[in-house]
Amino acid sequence: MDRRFNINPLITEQEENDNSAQESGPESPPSNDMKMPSTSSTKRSKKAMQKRVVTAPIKDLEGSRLKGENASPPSDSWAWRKYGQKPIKGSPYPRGYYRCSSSKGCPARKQVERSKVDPRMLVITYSCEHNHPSPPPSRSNNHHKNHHNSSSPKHNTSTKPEGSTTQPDNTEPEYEEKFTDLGNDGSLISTTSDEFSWFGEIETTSSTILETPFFAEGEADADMASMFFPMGDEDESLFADLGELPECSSVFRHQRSGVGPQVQIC
DNA sequence: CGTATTTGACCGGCGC
DNA sequence: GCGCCGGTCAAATACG
Repeated sequence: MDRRFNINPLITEQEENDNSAQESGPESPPSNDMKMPSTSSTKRSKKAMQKRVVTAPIKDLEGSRLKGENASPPSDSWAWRKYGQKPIKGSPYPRGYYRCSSSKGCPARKQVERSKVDPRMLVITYSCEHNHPSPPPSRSNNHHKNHHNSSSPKHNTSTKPEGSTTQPDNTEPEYEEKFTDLGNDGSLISTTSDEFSWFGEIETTSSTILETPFFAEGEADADMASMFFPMGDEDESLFADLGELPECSSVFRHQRSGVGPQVQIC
């Protein structure tokens, strides 16, 4: 059960390299540790920070801890620890702040919030890159996760890597491989891949997927596109921010229509 | 017992 | 200069 790249297929991955030029991606992390907060954190967060926005269809996995407003982000290969949650002005849903717990000094962070356009959609914003190459099975995360895997109700809520590899942020060959595979088969839905294993969970938990054309069978590509790229106010803003998504943007598309899952990673 | 999650408070940046 | 908003930390609580 490794969850490799858990980015949902229908994900809209975008990279926001605001000032990527100034800092070298992974170096931007200030991460002195995690103390000295506002000072460095705020600065970098607003200024130089590269972000990747990913939208994933999810339903609030009614984890035990979830209060109903919390949406459980699709687990990626990394271990994330929630360190905060805040209601966002334009959104009826709160935004969760996660920090990579796979590695001690990993500056990687991600924000998870529900799309106001589509409450079933989760908008995940990745910031910073991981310091470590791959999610090490160390740290407490794995410790816990390994045991329960997807059995733990409470932990399901958070993104846990059950021993996986691949980082959502980074360019891992595996991504391509995986997606490519899916594309070849054309059975994105049947994805037996680990990275999509969470789909099954969702399916079992909710019918979100079924509702999505994407999972339905992939007949309405255009439709799907609309769903995945609704371009709602929020999305628009997001994209607007991104401006003209450079080449760094990754977009997943349905392959049935011939487009095939496209993953562009920088 | 240890670790993760939750919630409130604090800090800094930005806009008006 | 003031107010608002977003982001992060820290303490407390819950769960495994």
